[in-house]
Amino acid sequence: MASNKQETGQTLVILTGPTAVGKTALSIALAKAIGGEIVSADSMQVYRHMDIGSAKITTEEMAGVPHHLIDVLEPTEAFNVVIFQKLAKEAMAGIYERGHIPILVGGTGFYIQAVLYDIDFTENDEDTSLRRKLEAFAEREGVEALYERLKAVDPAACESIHAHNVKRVIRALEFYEKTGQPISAHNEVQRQNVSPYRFAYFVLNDRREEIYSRIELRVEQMVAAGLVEEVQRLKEMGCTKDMVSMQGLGYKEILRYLEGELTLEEAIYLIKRDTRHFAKRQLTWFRREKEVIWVEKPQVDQAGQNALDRMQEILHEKAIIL
RNA sequence: AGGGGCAUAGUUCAAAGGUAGAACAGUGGUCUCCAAAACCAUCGAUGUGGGUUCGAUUCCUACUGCCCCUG
Repeated sequence: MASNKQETGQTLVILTGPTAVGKTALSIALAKAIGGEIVSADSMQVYRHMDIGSAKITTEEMAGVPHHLIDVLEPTEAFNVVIFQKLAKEAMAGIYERGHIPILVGGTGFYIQAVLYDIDFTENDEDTSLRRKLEAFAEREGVEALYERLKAVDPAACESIHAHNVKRVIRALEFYEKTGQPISAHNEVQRQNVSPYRFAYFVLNDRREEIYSRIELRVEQMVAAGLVEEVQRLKEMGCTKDMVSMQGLGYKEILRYLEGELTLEEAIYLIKRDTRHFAKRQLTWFRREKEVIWVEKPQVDQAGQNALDRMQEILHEKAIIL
């Protein structure tokens, strides 16, 4: 709470919330109201040629508001938090130079956290060969054996990582091998980070059933708008299921449909289901974030005050806008 | 209308004369380089009324509902 009031630091506005809650529309209104530029915090909208499935904002919808980190990578390229953090910081530097306020808009809480608290990822290089080796080990010897290795070097990490969560066990092991330090100690330090920004972290929310029905509707609309054709084109471009871009909701399922593994009906069911699960996980993440300001759509409507007014009031209080 | 069948969790299915399992959904959670990913936990059911029995959700029976066949 205290860090919210700090007078130093650059300004940063964050607008997030579960998928399909209506972030995009609100972000444009907010940007116009406060003279902001939008930095997308979305792991799929960075990719070119992935418009329908990622619910990417169109040029018309942008209504002249500058957007960053949209359409900057090819679907064949990898993307992750570290790249995101780097690109976001670069984009923000430019926005400050122009005297504008950056508005981080998107649903990937982890990415937002990386920028907001300036998490340190620098200990690692780009070399993933060790990860490959550990994956092979897990394949060969089993996940329990892999977990035993972590127990030996970083028992503290084992307390928070379940043995079945192979990805994270591997990452912890990789961190230890590369730095000689347990990742649990590193994370403990990073957790203490105070944000260098003077910020407001808005989470737009709605009634759960409302979010879910909007998700179902949106999936139907995506299919009607040509999602299958979009994925078909990506497939022809050489995209395969192991690529980061093809792990996106809507993409992995339609890819399976095109491979003949699923009927279209099954694929659509899975997209809806997995998107609901995703929205739920997003909400769990935001609940855990400490300095979040919830903007509840039903409450805002009841009070007869729209979300935009409420947000601007708070931005004044925090001296982010004058 | 007559004949037959089925009624078990939100859904699809198990099981059993001694108090019901699973998958999926739902809900809660973890997360500091694959995060639209990966992982963990958890709520929840024998249609209604009689009868047989020490004991029924299981057997018998009536009702109700659904399905199939005949007309």
